[in-house]
Amino acid sequence: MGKLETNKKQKRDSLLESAFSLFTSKGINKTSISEIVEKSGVAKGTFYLYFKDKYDLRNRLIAHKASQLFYNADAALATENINDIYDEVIFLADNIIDQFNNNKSLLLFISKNLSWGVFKDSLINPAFDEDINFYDLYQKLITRDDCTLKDPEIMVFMIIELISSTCYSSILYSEPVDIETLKPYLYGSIRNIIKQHIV
Amino acid sequence: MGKLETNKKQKRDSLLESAFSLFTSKGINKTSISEIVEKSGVAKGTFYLYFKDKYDLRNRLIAHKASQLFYNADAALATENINDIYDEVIFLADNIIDQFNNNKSLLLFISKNLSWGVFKDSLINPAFDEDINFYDLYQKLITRDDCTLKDPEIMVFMIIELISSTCYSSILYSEPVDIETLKPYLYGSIRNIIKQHIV
Amino acid sequence: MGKLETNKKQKRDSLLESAFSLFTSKGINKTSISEIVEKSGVAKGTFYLYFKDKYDLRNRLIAHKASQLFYNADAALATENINDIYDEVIFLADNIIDQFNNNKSLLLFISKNLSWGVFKDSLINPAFDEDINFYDLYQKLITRDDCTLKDPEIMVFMIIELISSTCYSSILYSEPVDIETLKPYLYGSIRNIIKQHIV
Amino acid sequence: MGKLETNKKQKRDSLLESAFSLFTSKGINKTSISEIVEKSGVAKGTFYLYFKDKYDLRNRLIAHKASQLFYNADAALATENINDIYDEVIFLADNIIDQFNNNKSLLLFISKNLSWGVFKDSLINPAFDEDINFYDLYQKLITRDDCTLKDPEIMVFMIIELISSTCYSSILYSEPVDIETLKPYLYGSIRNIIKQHIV
DNA sequence: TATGAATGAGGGTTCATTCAT
DNA sequence: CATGAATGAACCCTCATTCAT
Repeated sequence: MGKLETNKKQKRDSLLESAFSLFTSKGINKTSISEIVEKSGVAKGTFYLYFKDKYDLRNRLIAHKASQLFYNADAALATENINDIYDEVIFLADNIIDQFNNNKSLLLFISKNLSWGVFKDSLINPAFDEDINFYDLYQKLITRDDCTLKDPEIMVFMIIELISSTCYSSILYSEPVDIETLKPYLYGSIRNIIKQHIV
Repeated sequence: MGKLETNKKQKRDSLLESAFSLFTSKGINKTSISEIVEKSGVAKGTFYLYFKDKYDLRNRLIAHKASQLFYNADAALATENINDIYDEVIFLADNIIDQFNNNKSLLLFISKNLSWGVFKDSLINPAFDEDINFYDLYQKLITRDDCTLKDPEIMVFMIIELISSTCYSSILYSEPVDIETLKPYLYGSIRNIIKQHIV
Repeated sequence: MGKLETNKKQKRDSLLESAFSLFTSKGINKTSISEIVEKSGVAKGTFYLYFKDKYDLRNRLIAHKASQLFYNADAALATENINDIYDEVIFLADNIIDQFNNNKSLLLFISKNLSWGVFKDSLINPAFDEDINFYDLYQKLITRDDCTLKDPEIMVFMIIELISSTCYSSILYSEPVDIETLKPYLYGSIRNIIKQHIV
Repeated sequence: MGKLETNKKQKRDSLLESAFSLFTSKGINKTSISEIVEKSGVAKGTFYLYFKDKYDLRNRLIAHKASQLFYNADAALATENINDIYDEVIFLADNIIDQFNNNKSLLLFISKNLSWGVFKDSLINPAFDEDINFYDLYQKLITRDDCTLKDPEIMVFMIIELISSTCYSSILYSEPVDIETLKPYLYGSIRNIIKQHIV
């Protein structure tokens, strides 16, 4: 990679990180482009060389962060020797919940912005070259030797929505209970959801 | 109620309905107070006689609309002769989903804004005098003769989050499937969640 | 007229005059709204209470200034005892040329912006309440007792275009000759144009 | 001409043609240098190797296009056997009007920008090496064997201003009438203008 | 109470110009 | 000669809020 291209990537990443920091601390709508570029140390016009507007940046950021989230969970799963679908899903869920717990601004950002449509898009169409195509991971999870899944997409959909919506309240505000208290019930529900889809 | 007070209530309600219409059609952030007052046919200064700012109006609106939602569901339940907790919850869920299905802008508005914290607040502290205190309904639901519930608040929490997050995608975008296809799985999951909490 | 309305008219007129001054001294495109409001001593937002944008202001200004121009010429004609069409038209032309000669920024502004379409519009649809509808003047000029005119609109069109385009160069830059030198030829041409249209 | 110089000329001509196309379709002020270079397929910095700024380009373009206009008309006249000054001028006028009629963006561009001062400059000082010095054509036209002209420059001035201002409205907007309807009157007026200058 | 003209800070965006490559 | 990423001043316009009526 040439010097110029490295420089460009640095600028873009700097804008992304500055924006993420501001979006999570004061919200997207209250964050101005002036603030983003100031925090990044680039000129205002430079912003428009990399992003169409604030919402373009946000969409790319969601996809980017969601991509990282699943990449980390999948990488951790690969180091374990788990083959049972229940244990696999719970492992991934637990890993992702831990990531959220350790990075509350990430949770704040993802929960408020990630819809199922955006999720599918971001996993299949990487936001940046360095992001990974997650279609394979998804296929591997639902195409199984040990059992046959009925409507696997509905299953994944329900699990993801349940996790992201309950974690938001539980991790960020301990409402109605903190995440450790919630986990047994949450994982119980997840196991029940999976059970519904095994033929 | 005197003529003057009726007039005041009309103005306030007009502002609420205009705002709801604009919020759901173009989003809160893109809706200006100018537009709200213009649609309401009142002067700009009048807005500030009733609400502190746009977000004050929004919060009252969420509580108001959520209150109506549960009021309708509870009223419908009262006409039925159901005593089993599973059937009661499913009946309420189904009624609320139908209300969402018939009023997509309500769904759009509630889902994007209703968190567990706001939910509890809005049911217990009515936004307006005419709204009903739902604490009693809630107590009636979880304090039962026929069974004992363990951690009932967690149960209600999980059910509400699961419904509101899955309905958003399914009803508004038919993603990953339309609501009728989703219902059997959703209601199955709700029954399993309840089962976890019955001692 | 109430105090408030007087105040509003003052603000609008102030903006018009400030804009006219700036438009004629440095051109419309190089004049910013910031400059106009600064010169007027009103706030930036106030501009948008009276005009849609800079070009809306310009169009109203053209119509307004053209209206004044013809109003003056017609008023002067009324004090004379002229009935011959040749003498009438030459009198009006001469009066208008004198106005241009005494107010070069008016000439600069009108010539660069007044097309036949705008002319007709501005005379028939006044820009402001106080402007006069000139349709009657126009009718009076072309509907005559003493002669019948063939295609009178073409005649007026050619005379106006000839005057406005030649005056621009002659009065402002004395190119190819100054206006006094040009006048005999110009009026000769105007008389010839009229002659063509008399049946 | 070396290969390098040919390449340079191609770049410059490409910029000129792109600019002309953009100027006539969306106006000079709304056309940015970015758009010109993008349409030309050259880099932004390259623009400044050929022109000082947008207005430098425009001025050269006016002179260039006006030069072509008169060159074409004169070339056509040379193929005819006309010696009478009336017929010569009308022939040139008619040819130029036809060029305008067939190339409305040319008319739009020339009319809005061509003043008598620019006209004289552009005919006498060619914008580009390949443009022709029209001083000779002008001299040939006004220095005649068959008659003596009084103030020939005023004559040419009035004719050119009359044609360019009336054609603008008539050809582009058919206001007040289309060009074919206007022609008899226009040519009649031109003949009368000439007649005034013949001693 | 109710009005709506006025405010002016601050938003997003554009763009001519530069200069290291 | 040619490039195009970077700049940052300056643009237009919006809008929540105030206050004299």
